[in-house]
Amino acid sequence: MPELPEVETIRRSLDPLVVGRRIEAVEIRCRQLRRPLDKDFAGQLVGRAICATGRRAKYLLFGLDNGKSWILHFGMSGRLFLRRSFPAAGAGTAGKHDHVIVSFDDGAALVFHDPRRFGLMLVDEGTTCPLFDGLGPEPFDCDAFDGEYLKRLGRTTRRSIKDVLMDQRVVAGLGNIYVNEALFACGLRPRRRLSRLTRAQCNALVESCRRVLREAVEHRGSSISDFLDGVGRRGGYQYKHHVYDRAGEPCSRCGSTIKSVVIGQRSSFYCPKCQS
DNA sequence: GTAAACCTGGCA
DNA sequence: TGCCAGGTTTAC
Repeated sequence: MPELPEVETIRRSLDPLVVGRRIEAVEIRCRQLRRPLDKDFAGQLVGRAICATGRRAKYLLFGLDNGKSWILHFGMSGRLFLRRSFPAAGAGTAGKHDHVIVSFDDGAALVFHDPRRFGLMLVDEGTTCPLFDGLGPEPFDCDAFDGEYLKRLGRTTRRSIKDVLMDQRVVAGLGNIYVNEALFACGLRPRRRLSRLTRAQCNALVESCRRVLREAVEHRGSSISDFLDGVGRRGGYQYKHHVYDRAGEPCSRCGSTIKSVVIGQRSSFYCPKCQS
């Protein structure tokens, strides 16, 4: 589910509600996420106050008062939401797939819910966590992610632009929705090889990624079927999608039928007339 | 590169 | 019943 805009939306919705609060208890109902939760996961959180929220790529971070961070990844189906008043641990009111419940001293709690359990959670240094080692630049980092960067990459790879932009080592935070939308925005087909793009096309591609992501954040993310922010609100950007999940529908710009192809095991969508 | 793996749920 | 899904990792 969550790509950069959704994670950022969750962060913004929770920031004013959790910063400054102290964690009183952590209930683990299922340790088995993408990787099993560390044995001491709960111990590293209990008693700590949350000082700040942050985001790196698709990871959400809660900065703690001991300098470490509670780091979460949502995989495909993860959610995090605040329950204003959560009954004591073991009260039996947690829902199915509510795997971890982090309670504050007034009874409110952050609930991590993840049916597919592709999510990830740990406590580590927010800056040097090994999970972040291989990540590429943030899309909004204009110094590191620019047309020249893509052009240079294109000299050493035969990969498609869809494949490259999906690669978190190249640029971190885009996923299937926003790569498809960014490619529509700059009129390039997903199968185009990066090596065949002109410098101007590389520049346009970078700008399209940033614009689509910025607009998606402004609309508080895309709720395709189940995305909700930290206080249970749906996003609105799904109504702005031009191609994602619109195979067979008319292009909003020219009326041609949106096509779908599979690239790297993921569905890709494009308008055969607007994109070349 | 491409496929399969990790999981559950929804839909045709 | 089978296929698909916002992601990532691992193995041919």
